[in-house]
Amino acid sequence: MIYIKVAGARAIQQDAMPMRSSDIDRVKALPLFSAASDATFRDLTAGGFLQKFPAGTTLLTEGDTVDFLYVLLSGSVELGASWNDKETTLAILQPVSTFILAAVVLDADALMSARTVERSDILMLSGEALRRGMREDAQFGFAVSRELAGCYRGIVRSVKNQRLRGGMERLANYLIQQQAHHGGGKSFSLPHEKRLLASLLGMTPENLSRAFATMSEYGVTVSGPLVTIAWPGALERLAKPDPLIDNHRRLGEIPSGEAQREQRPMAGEFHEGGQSY
Amino acid sequence: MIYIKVAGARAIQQDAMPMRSSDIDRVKALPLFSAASDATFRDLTAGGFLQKFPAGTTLLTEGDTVDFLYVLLSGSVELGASWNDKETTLAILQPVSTFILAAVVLDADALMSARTVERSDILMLSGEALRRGMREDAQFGFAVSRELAGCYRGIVRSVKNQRLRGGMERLANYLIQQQAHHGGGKSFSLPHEKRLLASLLGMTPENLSRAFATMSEYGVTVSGPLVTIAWPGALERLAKPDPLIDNHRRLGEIPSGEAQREQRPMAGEFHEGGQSY
DNA sequence: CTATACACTTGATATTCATCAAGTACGGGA
DNA sequence: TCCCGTACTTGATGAATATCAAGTGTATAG
Repeated sequence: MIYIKVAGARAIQQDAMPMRSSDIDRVKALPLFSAASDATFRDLTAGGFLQKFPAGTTLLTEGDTVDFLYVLLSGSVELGASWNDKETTLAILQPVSTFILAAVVLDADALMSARTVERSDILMLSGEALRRGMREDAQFGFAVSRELAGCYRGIVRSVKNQRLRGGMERLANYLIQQQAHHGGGKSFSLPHEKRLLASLLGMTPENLSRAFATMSEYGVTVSGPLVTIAWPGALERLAKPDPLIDNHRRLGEIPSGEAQREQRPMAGEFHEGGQSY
Repeated sequence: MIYIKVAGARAIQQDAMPMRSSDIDRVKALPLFSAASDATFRDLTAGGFLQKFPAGTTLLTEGDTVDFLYVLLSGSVELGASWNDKETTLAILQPVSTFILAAVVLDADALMSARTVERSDILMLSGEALRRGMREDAQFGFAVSRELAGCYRGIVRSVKNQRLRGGMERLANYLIQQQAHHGGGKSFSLPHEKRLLASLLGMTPENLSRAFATMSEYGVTVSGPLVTIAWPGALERLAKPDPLIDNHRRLGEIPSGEAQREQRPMAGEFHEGGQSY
């Protein structure tokens, strides 16, 4: 894995791509943007540009000032943090997701680092334009509030998961969530390398490995990235999933946008995508 | 300590007090409400009522549907969560703070329980009116977004504190934060009982007690609620405080509202209050 | 004043988790 | 094809934390 540090937004913009109309349509379809007026949306996308990044690119380091809202269109992005030579992963984003919205809204420094896990297409929208749009377009501002509220609730779930559960329980719930995410079948493939998963679950790679080994007592077998759950009941008794911590949604039921993932399901169509964790 | 479960909003409203004009002024002065138009603010406060609660009252249990935005005007409130017979404290609020804003914005169930720690005056504002105000008043909606962004960043700091630091380090940083909060002198008084503090710091009361005992090696002496820091340098070397985790502000520098606590200091006056943790 | 409740402390022990140190398996590049 | 880097595993050990079981002290109710 090669790690590339992006020097800054100026440097990025040099080889930025113009937004294709299909990309614009995907963004416009996001709950965050669908309520925006045409004028607001034009203003937002006018200063925006699309950029492709290879795997392992650091987009943003914690403490950096944030000038853009990022929208992940394809690939995946890790949000992490570090202190005193320790590191941890706070979230792994899947398309279509926005990130560092809170820092943009407050025009504040980033509290998390962002790094591509795979080759990714990322849309960058002017933070200044976003704040202007919020002040001028109440419908858009409302959508931003809902997105932020969804992000907040997502991380509250994460704190509860971390503080109330042990490592085995976190892994068990993660597996149940992934199983649902992949359609509910007995077998599925882990979406990330195990050391990244370990960091996301707040444990060391060694302990994740041992936890997987112990999982055989609950009917879980692992072969490379392939996980098979033979006795769902046993795993569920271990995991004790709780709708106030875990936000399970089956494939096809996964709306994009944090607000939509948090809100009670409504009538109307959903979009593909969804955030891991 | 006697625990009282409030049956529901209907029951509360029976012995609710009308809002005094001094209370209205305090609320209007909050960053969350100061940008609202007079019409929006009137609509918000029209359906609002003030209520006094004794210590130990459960205002809200996780999973409850949320009909009101709560504003703590005096006293203090614990936000907590539980799973599988374990409990943890996610925050302890001081006046003037709002809480469960995210659930209100999304019209979703509460993910946290709320309980008064001391006798508290709490203002309850209609969630429906709040959402209406956001959709109609872009300036107010912007203020809500900023408040939510501040809440989000606050809990991101909390996750980093929890996952990257050990118990001693968390306590050391808490003491440094409290010292700053109390004006920077050598001695100050802990604002909560130690078992509540332990829960906030994510440890058992026994381990907090031991951690305090070990702190004597770093020049910290504890006598009841009174803490004295003899060698600030030694404690600081242990704590390694980081502006990307800890949000220290001296007394008199503490603005109210999550957005203001997160944003870089601006020109202009601040208000009293502030949130623990 | 005494009794009781409860917060807090302290010690012994168990469990969980991290660290250090191998070793194995797999894949890309020469 | 072999080589080498890296992810992953497994074991041994140690540190951090939780649990259980006393104690002490203090404040309040009777």
